Amino acid sequence: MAAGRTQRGEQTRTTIFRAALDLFRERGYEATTMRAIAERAGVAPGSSYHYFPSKSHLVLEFYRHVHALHVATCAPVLARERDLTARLRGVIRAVVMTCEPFHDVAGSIFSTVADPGSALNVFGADAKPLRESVIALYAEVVGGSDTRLPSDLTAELPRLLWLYQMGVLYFWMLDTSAGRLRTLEVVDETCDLIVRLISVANLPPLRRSRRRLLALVRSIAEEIAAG
Amino acid sequence: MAAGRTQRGEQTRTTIFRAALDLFRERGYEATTMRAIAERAGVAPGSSYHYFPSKSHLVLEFYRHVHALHVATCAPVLARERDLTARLRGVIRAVVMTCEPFHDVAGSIFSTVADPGSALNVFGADAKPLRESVIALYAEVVGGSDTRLPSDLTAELPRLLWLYQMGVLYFWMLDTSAGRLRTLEVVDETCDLIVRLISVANLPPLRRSRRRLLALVRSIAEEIAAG
DNA sequence: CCTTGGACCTGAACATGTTCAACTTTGAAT
DNA sequence: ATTCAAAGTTGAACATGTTCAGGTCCAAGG
Repeated sequence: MAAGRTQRGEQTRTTIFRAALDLFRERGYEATTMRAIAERAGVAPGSSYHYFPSKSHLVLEFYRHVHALHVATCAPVLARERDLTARLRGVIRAVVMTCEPFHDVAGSIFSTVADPGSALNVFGADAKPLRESVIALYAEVVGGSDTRLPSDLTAELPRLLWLYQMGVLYFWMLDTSAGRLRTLEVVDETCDLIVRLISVANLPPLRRSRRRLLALVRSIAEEIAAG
Repeated sequence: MAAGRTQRGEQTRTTIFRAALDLFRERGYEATTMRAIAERAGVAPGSSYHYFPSKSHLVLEFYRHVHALHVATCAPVLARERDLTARLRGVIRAVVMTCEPFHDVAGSIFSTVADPGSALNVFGADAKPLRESVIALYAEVVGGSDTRLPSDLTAELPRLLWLYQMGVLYFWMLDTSAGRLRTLEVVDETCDLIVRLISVANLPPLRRSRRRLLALVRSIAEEIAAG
């Protein structure tokens, strides 16, 4: 799918991606034309397509880039904290901070990634490696905490937290408050609520519901993985 | 924004919209070109733009159309049922049923409506009348039930259920299971869970969290309404 | 009947994402 | 050194959403 088997090719690929990254940041996604990317990279307009199937695939690369930053940012928190709320809050805050420089571009990126018709849909095949990687991060959040969880939660919670992260990022994208304080407020409030819900979900009035819901989540996840 | 001040203009507007509706249904959104719409409507390619600012604004009209169908479909259920779970499930099932004929188109529509950069974003100004209308439907779901709710829930629950509807529709859109059974399964499970959560949220371990969360939801909603 | 102003309509032109047939470069096998 | 196939590169061409300067239609006022 992606070329770049020669050193020269790899070089060109990188050059094109960096040009795209710069321009996305300078002007936003829509305002960046493929011709402009090509020009800045010093190649012909058609060259991008040898390395990236479409303009939006450049976005996937961008997302990979951001995810790597996110993982790096999380490391200290995950090494230090054992409390589940603190770990979760740390990781979610980190993703918001990491994305902050790209706030203006984020809209276009999200719309590409949310579009069910797009090849890059978050639930789709192209995004799978990255998705698994993010879910693994949340497995680490859960696994490294001192909270003991029932096995069905251990299995499915990371996936649900990944979903939660998507929700937070969507809110953050639309957030126009000064210093994006609204988002931080929402993060603090919801992280707390989630952990509280996890405990309550073990009590009689909810335990049955929890089991049923997680079984459903599991079977859906398996279906996606299979198809 | 929308012309159509003459009878003749109104006629043309309708013709164009119906042509678009047909073509969207036949070929999907992306595959429908503005030229094809114009051709089927028997007008020039530029004519659409006299009535609809863009191709995606045709989608807003489409969404209005679907919402009207949805409201009509809900009426019997809301007249009959008093149980909150039954009312909620009825309305959510209705929206899924109403949208079913447009399943193939739904993806493009959703991506337009979810795009924060789009003028048509669900949280944005252009979509406000429709949004309020949907929220009002959920106020009816809650208000007409025999369940007594704390005042903060009465105020904010409709908005949250609107959000829930969006989530269900997103799932439905990606659902490729036979007869869309997966979606119905998810709907039944989550409607039940929501109502259960509402009761549990009144008990000591969660009451405080509920109040804080709803206060946050409220202040955010006010901010959106103001800006 | 003529004039006038605004709504309505047209279709050529533009910008942009994408394709592709043809061309060049590269590096290893002969 | 020569060959050759694969990788890399090019830029003209295409389809499509959108714009806009110019034209047509029609009802009301003179």
